[in-house]
Amino acid sequence: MKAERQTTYRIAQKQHQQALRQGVLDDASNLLMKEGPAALSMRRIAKLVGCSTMTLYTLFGNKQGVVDQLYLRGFELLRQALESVPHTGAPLDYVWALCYAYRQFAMDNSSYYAIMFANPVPEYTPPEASRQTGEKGFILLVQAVQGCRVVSPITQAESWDIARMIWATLHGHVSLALAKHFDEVTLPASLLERSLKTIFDTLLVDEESAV
Amino acid sequence: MKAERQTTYRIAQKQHQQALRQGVLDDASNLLMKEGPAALSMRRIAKLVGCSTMTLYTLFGNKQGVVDQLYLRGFELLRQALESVPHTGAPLDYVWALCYAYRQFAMDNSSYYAIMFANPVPEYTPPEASRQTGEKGFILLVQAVQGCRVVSPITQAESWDIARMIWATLHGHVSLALAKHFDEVTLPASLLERSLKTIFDTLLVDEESAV
DNA sequence: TATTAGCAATAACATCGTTATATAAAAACC
DNA sequence: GGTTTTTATATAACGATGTTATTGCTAATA
Repeated sequence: MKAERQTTYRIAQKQHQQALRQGVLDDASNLLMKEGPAALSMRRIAKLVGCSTMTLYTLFGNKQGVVDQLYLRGFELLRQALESVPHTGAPLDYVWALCYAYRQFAMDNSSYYAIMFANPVPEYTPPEASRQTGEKGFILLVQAVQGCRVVSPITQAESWDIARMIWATLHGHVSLALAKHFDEVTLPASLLERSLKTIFDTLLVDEESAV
Repeated sequence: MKAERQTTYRIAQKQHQQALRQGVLDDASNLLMKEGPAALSMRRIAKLVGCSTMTLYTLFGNKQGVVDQLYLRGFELLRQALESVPHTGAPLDYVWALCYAYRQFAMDNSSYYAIMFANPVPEYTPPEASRQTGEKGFILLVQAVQGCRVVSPITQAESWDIARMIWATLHGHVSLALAKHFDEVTLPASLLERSLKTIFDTLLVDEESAV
């Protein structure tokens, strides 16, 4: 092993590699969106990119590394979707809008959602670090929850718990709908709304006991 | 093609085949429980059974056929778990007990649960018929829901909807816990209880508006 | 008894993730 | 500038996967 000095060339090379990685991930993302998680094979990706499979291994280590990037990208897309929700109007309406955005993201990007929460790629199980990174996007929901009650404010831990309950409700409905365990397409939406409403009415109404 | 008469031999042969199928499925079930869905390969199953892979194809058609039987068996096990819940005491306590049994089943049989609701075997997607057969087990929950309100009874459709909401809540928490998106083991239990309680208090209390 | 139908074992095919080998290219060094 | 060393990529191979074609054997039927 050499000392591998930080020459300008090495830096440029690193940047070039980063660009390569992004390009590869763009192609892999297209493959994922168009043909689903089962189509994600190293050979398919390499053929799509126009390189050898060996390149993928030097860039990402193994298939785990490739899918892990897609996993993180999925959570990043979700975070962006939630972040683009305008929080005008009442705080509770903002929570509603976040929930709708979550459901919309899951429906529009079901393959990404599968990688994030189902386990469609046998070779991949998300590492602890990636899971924690992905969950960072939920701070938006936690903050939105916390903003709902100003008269009887919620503790940090409690708002996390409420956000988790909302998340579980969202995921439950969305996941069962994607697995086609809910017959129609429009039906789970109304069910989801009713389920969320029970949570909101019980836990997010301000000045309930306190005045 | 011959007319294939229903001789006693043929009948015995069919029964023998059924016994064989059950034995194969028992072995496959053990493999699933011990090593997870990724270990479910035709060669592994055949080696475990002590037969050739070709036998599996004559018995089940293809891997889809094998996993489909495990899928149905999973729902059957869940149904049995729910059916073994004693419904003594208040109707609402029975609903609570069903929910606990559901959660317990999912935790104890996570590999089965994955096959039923995640998509861990790329070669298998549940057919419509199997999905409908599996969902039959939820009649227990629907009936339990319907039994909760006698003063202000619920319509059949409404009790189905409420059961679906409970189911989605259960699945949301259980699924996120299995995917390790909920940090601790005991935490999601209390969260699940709170989520369920909001639903029960809102939708399952009798004589709420009517007296 | 002779024939025929069906089942199962073996081997093969295509594909998968991964790796060893070899070749080309570029950086490092003198 | 020439030489060496390191790096990167392509090719081919290995083991394992689902599936199928081929072959041989067993048993019911005529």
